[in-house]
Amino acid sequence: MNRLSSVPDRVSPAPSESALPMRPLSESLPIMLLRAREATMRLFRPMLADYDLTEQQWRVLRALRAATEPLEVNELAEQSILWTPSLSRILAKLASDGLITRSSHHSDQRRSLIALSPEGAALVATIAPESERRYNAIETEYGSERLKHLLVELHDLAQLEASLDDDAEAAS
Amino acid sequence: MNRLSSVPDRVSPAPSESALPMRPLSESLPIMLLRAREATMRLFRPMLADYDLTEQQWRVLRALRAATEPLEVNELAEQSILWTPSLSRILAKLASDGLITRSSHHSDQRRSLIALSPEGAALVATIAPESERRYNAIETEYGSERLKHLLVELHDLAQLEASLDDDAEAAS
DNA sequence: CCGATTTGGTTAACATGTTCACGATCTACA
DNA sequence: TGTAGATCGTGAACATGTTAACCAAATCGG
Repeated sequence: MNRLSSVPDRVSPAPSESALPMRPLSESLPIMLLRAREATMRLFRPMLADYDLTEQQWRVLRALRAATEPLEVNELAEQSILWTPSLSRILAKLASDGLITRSSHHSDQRRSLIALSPEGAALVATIAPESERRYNAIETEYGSERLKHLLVELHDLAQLEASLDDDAEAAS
Repeated sequence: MNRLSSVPDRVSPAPSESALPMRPLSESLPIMLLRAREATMRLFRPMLADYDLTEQQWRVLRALRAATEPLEVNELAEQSILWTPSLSRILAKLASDGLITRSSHHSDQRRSLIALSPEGAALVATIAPESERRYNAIETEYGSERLKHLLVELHDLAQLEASLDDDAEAAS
C-alpha cells in the first residue's frame, strides 16, 4: 500500500530541494489547462460584459444556437459543460430575461425542452461576429495550423479520461 | 404557470446551416480547454474529497510547498491561479484549519506572508504520492512525449495572450 | 512635509461550481 | 398492477468566480 519512501523521481529534476515527489505547477496538466483557458478568456470577457452576459450564459446561448431543435436540460448541460444544478439557475435567469423559452416533452413530463427565444437568437446574432473577430486574433497570433492541432489534442484528452476514471475508482 | 399548447418546430430561427458566422463549440479553444480540464479533474476530485480539500485549496497548498520562502498574497494568487478575493477567503479557511500560517512583512505593513504550517506540510506530503500516481496514469494513457508537447503548447498559449488583450481593449 | 495617487488586501454582492438530497415522474418486473 | 428502483430536474448549502467598492499603508509630486 505504502511504497512512497525513497523513490527517486526520475521524471522531473526534483521539486525544490526536498525529497518529496511533487510535480511543479508548471508541469501539471490541469493547472496549465486552467492557465491557458484563463489567458484566452481574458480576451472575451470584456465583450461579454458589454452585453451583460457571463461566460456560462454565453455558452448556453451558443449551444442552443448550434442546435437544430430544442434541447433537453441534460443535453444542454453536456454541451455547455455545466452541472445541471448550475444550469438550472442559469436557465431561470435567461428565461426571466426573455432570452430562452421552455416547453415540455410530449411523452415524458419530467423533461423540459429549451430553445432560444427570438430575442435570444437576435442577441447571439449580434455578438457572434465580434466573438469571431476576437477568436481570429488568437488564431492569427498563435498560428492556425498549430491551433487546429491543439484542438485535436484537447479533444483526445477529453475523450480518453472517460475510461480512466473508472479504472481509478476500481483501483481505490 | 401556463403551458404552450402547440409548439411549432421553428421557435428557434437559425439552424446550423444559416449564414451567421459562428464557430461550433467543438472548435472553440476556451471550450475545449474547459472540457479537457474537466476530464482530467475527474481523476483527482475523488482523492481531494477524501481529504476534504477543494481543488483550489489544493492548488494553494501545492504552491506554498513549491516555494522556498513564505509568499505574499499577490504572488500566491498568481501561482495558484486565483483572484485575490477568492484567495482571501480560502486563506481564512486554511488558517482556521491550521494548515497555513501568516506573518507580516518587515518594511511594508500592508503585505502579509503566507507559509505552510507543519500540519499543512504533512498533509501535502501525505497526498502528493497518490496525486503523482494518478497523474502517471494519465501520462501512461495519453503518452509521455505527447503530454510534454501539450504542456509546451499550453505554456505558449498562456504567455501569448498577455500582449493580445491590450490590443483588443485598444481596438474597442 | 502634505495632499493626490497608487498599491496590497479584504469585504460585498451576485453568479456559478459542486455535492447531496428531494420530489415527481417513468420503467422494469415480480 | 403495484412497487422498488432509475431518471429528470430542481432546491439547499457551502466554496469559489468575478467585479466593484473600500480601507489602510506606501509612494509620488510638488
